[in-house]
Parts: sequence; structure tokens; C-alpha cells
Amino acid sequence: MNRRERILEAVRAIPAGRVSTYGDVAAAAGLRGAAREVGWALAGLAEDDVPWWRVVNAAGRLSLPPPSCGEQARRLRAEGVEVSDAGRVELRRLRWTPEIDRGPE
DNA sequence: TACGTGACTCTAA
DNA sequence: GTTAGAGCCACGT
Repeated sequence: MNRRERILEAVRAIPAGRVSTYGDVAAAAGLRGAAREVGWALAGLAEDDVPWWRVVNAAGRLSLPPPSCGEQARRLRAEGVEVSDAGRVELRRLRWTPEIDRGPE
């Protein structure tokens, strides 16, 4: 399995209504410290098959370029995730990792 | 092979 | 809360 495939698998594992960070996705794919590679993998996505919009940076912000970040915010809201005007999500409440799967409560 | 770049992270101020 | 610097890995030229 390629690195990129593993990354995409990890992203697919993120449940709707939850978000994860680039670092967490990289770690889940067995590529700790390769957060930037997650960006690369997602940047080349042509499929709607992968919920790339559920991936945000460690600060809980959408670090995408303008066209995509608006789309990301829209899709997240469609799943019930609150996105502030500054493009931030409540990471503390909605963060999800394969290991720690505790609900939003 | 080497260098620059990027949808990043962490720590410190 | 923000910004700046160093570290990280893979890709394209």
C-alpha cells in the first residue's frame, strides 16, 4: 500500500460530523511527522470518495486556499459542524482519532 | 543529486 | 488570542 493510499484510508475513517488534524491522519497512516504529506495527498484528490473536508490543522483552522476552504466550511456545516467566520472549528470537542473515539457529548 | 516549495506541527515569546 | 523560527517528509524542477 502506498503512503498516499494509507493516508486516504485514514481520512475515510473519520466519521461524519467529526474532524481530525493533518498530524493525526499522518499518525493513523503510520507516517508520524509527515503532516505535510497529508496536504499533498489531499491536494491531488479528484474523488469525492474521500472526506478531505474533515481534515483541519492542529489549531482547528481551515488552512486551505480560498476556493477550497469555503467549500470545506460549507460541507462541514452540512454535517452539523460549527465553523466560525474565521474558519475555525471546535477542535477540542470534535477532534477524532482512530484510537480516541469519544463522542462530542 | 540538489534545491525550493507546500492544504503542517511544535515550542517560545 | 497571535507571530516567528526550526523541524519534518515527499514532490517537481
